[in-house]
Amino acid sequence: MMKVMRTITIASCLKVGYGVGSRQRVKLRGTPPVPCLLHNSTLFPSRSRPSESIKSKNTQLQLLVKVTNLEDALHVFDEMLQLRPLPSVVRFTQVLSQVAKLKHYSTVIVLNDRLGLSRIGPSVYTLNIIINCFSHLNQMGFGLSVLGKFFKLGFEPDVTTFNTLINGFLLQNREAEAVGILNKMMESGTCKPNVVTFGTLVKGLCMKGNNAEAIQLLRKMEEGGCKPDIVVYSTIIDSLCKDTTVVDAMNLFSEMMSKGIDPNVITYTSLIHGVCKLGEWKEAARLFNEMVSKGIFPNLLTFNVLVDTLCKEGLVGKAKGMVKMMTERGIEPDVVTYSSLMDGYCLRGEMSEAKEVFDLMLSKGSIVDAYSYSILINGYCKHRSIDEAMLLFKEMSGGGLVPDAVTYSTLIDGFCKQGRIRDAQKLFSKMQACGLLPDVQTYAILMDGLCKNQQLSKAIELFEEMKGKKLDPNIVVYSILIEGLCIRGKVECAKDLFSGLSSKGLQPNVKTFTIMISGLCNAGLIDEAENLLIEMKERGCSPNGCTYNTIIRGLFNNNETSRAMGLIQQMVENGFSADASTAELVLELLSKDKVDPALLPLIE
DNA sequence: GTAGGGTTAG
Repeated sequence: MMKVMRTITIASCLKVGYGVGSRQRVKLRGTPPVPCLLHNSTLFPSRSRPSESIKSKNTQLQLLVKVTNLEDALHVFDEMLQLRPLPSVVRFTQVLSQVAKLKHYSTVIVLNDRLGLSRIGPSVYTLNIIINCFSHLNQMGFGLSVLGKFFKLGFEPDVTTFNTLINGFLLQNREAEAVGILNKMMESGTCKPNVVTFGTLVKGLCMKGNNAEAIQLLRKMEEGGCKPDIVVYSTIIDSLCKDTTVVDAMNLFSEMMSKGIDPNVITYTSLIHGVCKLGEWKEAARLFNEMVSKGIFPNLLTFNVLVDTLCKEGLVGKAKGMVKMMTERGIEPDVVTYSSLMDGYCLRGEMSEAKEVFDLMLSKGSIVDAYSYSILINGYCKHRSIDEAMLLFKEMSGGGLVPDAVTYSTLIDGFCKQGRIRDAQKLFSKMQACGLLPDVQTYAILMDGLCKNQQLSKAIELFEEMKGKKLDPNIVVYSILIEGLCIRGKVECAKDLFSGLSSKGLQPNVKTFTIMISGLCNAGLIDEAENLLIEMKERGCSPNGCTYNTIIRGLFNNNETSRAMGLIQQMVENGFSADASTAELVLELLSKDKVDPALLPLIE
């Protein structure tokens, strides 16, 4: 029923293919009940306030201060509802907007229902905000039903209404419906798409990794007479940077400036992030200086990018220096800054330092969130303190923070790596009992644990289960299965799965190739392993240190000493070196006079 | 007073 209603509603809103009479066909739906996440006492205050206080508040409300937290917003809302005469819908909409900006979407819906009870009629602005909230709550059906209210009140949905709906569909991966609205807008004479409409669609394409299509849309809007702005350009520049095609991003950046569009702090932050990820620190510094020389000053997010990249490079000391610098410039580190720092320590295994940062966050007030807990939990999992991690997990749940699929996946991986498969499986069930859907990565983690703990058949069961749930197994999942098959000695099955990858639209990556090469070596299929090494290069996938070490050990283990020595040479030429286990093997063979001592300098 | 762009975890 929704589908029929949707078609009629959007088309009729835009006066495409339907006459005015079609309005009568729109069925009205009430706003659905939304679970109230708040204490009733906050929403429905029982205490009455003295009129003097109300008067003073009324003066304050004329200037409506920007609320920065939910509690303040609700308080202001309650005060407003008690005023006589009631403030205008504009004032209430301001509060709804601020609550929406704090991402408390279901609260906005609840507050809007209360407005309805207070006989304050919504405006187009209010209704647009409500559609936006339903979009973010994954409730597009209800979002569309708001269109019915427009008709009932005699309002016309405007370009913002449609842009909001387009954004909602894109957020739910319903690209076709988003494009459908765009097409209807283009056909209509009443509500033409604007730069925001295109900007929204560009973002949708970028989110899907379709940078080429995003650029095509950029060109189309130019042709169609809608000038792209800084947001459209920055969206694509950022997406290119994330795709590590920073050169393309820089070209677009130049193009944008040549068209007279000035970059801002967001554009520069994306570019700096892009070059930092490639380890191009000099270029990052150049961009940083360039922006400052243009009078564009780095903000919290710019610094967070720098702090995070330094941490990921293992340079926590430098990251701390950066935090000092930002503080001196009057920019207070936030939960993201500290979380990055904490992760930096975790990556180095410096868990007590990580915990110190965590405690510092706690001491600064309530800025610890589920994300920061997950980072610390991951640190403990990776450093063999799964029990410590579980304590934190219980602590966060007890503190009202909701673990998500990432938190669960982290812990499941922690248990798997300890060989505690039963505990991992229990968590896998528990997360589903809590209403969380395991994603592709959760499945991959548990499948990997099962494969490495002699439970290949259970891993295959999970593989089937995820396909049944319409989760598309990615290359990581296939690599895990291929490895699992190899571990079980089923190298022929592994080969079949490997060769069938491209028909599934998947490209093996360096890990997949290395796994397959390892499997072939262990099965004594040395020629095939060497051929695969050649093939991967031909297919544009460069072997890394792990690939070389794997095949070299395989060759030695199959008594192909001279071929192994040749590959050691090649590995070193390519800038990689023997790892501990290869070196150990070479030394062992050396002691048995099975290899040439001339190899020694190469394995050091 | 409403819609599109940049930061942290598996």
